Amino acid sequence: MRYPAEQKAETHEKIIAAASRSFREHGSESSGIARLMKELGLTHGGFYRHFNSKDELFVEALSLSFIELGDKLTAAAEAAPKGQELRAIIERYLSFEHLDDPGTGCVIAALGSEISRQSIEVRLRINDAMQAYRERMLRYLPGRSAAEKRGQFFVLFPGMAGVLATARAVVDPERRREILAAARSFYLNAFASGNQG
Amino acid sequence: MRYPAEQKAETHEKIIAAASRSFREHGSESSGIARLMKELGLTHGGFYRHFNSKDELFVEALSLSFIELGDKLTAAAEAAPKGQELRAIIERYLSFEHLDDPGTGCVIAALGSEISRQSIEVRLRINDAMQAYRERMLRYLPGRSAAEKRGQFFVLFPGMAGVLATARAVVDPERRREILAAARSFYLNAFASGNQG
DNA sequence: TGTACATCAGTGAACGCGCGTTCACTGATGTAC
DNA sequence: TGTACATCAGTGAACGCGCGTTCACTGATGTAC
Repeated sequence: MRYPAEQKAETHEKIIAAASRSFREHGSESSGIARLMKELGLTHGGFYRHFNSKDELFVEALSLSFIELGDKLTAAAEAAPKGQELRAIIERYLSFEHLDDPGTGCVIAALGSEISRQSIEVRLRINDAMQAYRERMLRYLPGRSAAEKRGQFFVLFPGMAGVLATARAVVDPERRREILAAARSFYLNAFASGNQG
Repeated sequence: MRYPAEQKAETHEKIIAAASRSFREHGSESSGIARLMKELGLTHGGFYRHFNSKDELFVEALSLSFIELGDKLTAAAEAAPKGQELRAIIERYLSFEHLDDPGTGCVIAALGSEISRQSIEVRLRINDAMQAYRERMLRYLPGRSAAEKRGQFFVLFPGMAGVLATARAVVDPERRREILAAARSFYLNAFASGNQG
């Protein structure tokens, strides 16, 4: 049947949002199309009215994830006292909430190794989203030139992602805390030490 | 038929070695048992004479991977001039060879996010292998106490793994190089700066 | 030393399952007149 | 305003495929006598 005018766009966004969360939480290989559609009260057949393939959904879902993480970290930075922006970003990223909730957190921490196994076409599009995310973060990083700030980014953000991925692989809660605490203290000191209010 | 006496142990080790490489290169979900066995010239049915389940192979394969990485990094450290051990480890880890060959490299960089989605039982056993690997590396890390060295480990090694995973997600070769170079210079300076021969 | 038998690593067909994708169909709404 | 028709988001059965796992079978070697 024919559906109300704006419904298609809404469904499209809902699929992306559900996939964005599910891919990060369970991995893209464990997030089947039928399961995703069922979550939204739909059947799997309709999926292809919205996307040409699962790969396309993967790209769009990850792009959304990068935008949302950028939004969150930007919000944390803007809510911080002046000069404390990067400190706020690091504390937000290396928080227990982020550790315990991969579904709403950083894509690299949650899916880093899966991305590298995608086709070049898929990776190129994800690289665009990564780049946009990176450019939003650059203004909060120390450094005199854009290249210098980018160098800082390439240490801080992949580093924090690796910390989160490692801590999530660990079962013992005390060790998880130890890992997070060690990283928080190191990165704050290395990147935001001039700014301890 | 009955096979020569030591053959079973040999086959067992061959399966683990093939899985260890394939899991890191293609992910465990894309490394089917039939495919692994076929690589060794065997059929899939025999797999269960060696392992109770694919999970068990996963644990054994990752355990081997950690041992082999520990061997490599230890070898690099021991081949370095005195006082340059950690520098050699960092340079070996953040090398282009490691970047371009996930199949023989670090498990966390190649499978980090997949580990966190395993059952607690599987993760506990992998945690043992991670711990053994960590303990081998501790002696090369700065710090006055074991706890301090562990803190250093939890920054340096997950950090380098995140760098590798990120660089592998990137297509543009120049950007990949830039990421690796930024990380190499940072980590050498932060962890091995007292030791520049 | 020779013979009968047990062992068991490896074979290959079969199982049920979930996957991504296709496709003929439905039917309420939008559009044309 | 009323009627006839086109549209197309969503349905649900079906496709071929690879997955992990099971199991009856094979047959050269090891073991017992």
